[in-house]
Amino acid sequence: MWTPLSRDFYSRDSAQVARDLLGRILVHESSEGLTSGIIVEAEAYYGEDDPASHAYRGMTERNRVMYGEPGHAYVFLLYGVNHLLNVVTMPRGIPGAVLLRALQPLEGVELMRRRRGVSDALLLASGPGRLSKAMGIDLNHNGVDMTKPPLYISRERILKDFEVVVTPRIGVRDMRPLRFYVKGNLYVSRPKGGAPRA
DNA sequence: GCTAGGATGCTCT
DNA sequence: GAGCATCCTAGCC
Repeated sequence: MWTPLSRDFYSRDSAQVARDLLGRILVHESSEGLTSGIIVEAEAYYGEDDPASHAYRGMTERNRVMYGEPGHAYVFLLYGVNHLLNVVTMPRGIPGAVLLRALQPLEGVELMRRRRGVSDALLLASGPGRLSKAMGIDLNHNGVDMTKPPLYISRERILKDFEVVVTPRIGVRDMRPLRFYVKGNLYVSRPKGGAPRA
């Protein structure tokens, strides 16, 4: 059993939170069963000074949870196919979020395999869409409070003494170094020392 | 092993 | 009506 991170943790700069989430555990206690995984990759997003952010053009119906209480989940659909899971960051009222990009599966691995339809553990959650599907996250989770069960990130850090690699974010035309991942971890979503892509 | 391209639906212009 | 914070399959080395 893990202890959820408090709201204060999320009420900080996105890049700090993203880096600080590495090595902690994302937990989802669903009706189907419990799944969890170690966070090995995350990206930081900001607001109106960040062209890659959904909040770049101000508040809309879709992105309004980014302006709300930190520590809540921001889930949205990409390409009509994939759900992406973010955690809202920054002090309340200032838009910001951290996109969870990859997990190393920990508990409920069989349930993840069933939800994903693949058996290779390296492919279960190595990518934001895959992660959401393996964890059973969908649009119903948009706006839920992640400082308590059933969906939360642990205060405990399971990975210790790892190196953090910083790169530009993936799939966006913005070269700022806002992507963070665990060096050498096989479950990171892209090669250069990470998991296979397909 | 690798790469290219299609799927698919909602938001904002 | 375009453009995505992506994933998977087929087809080719």
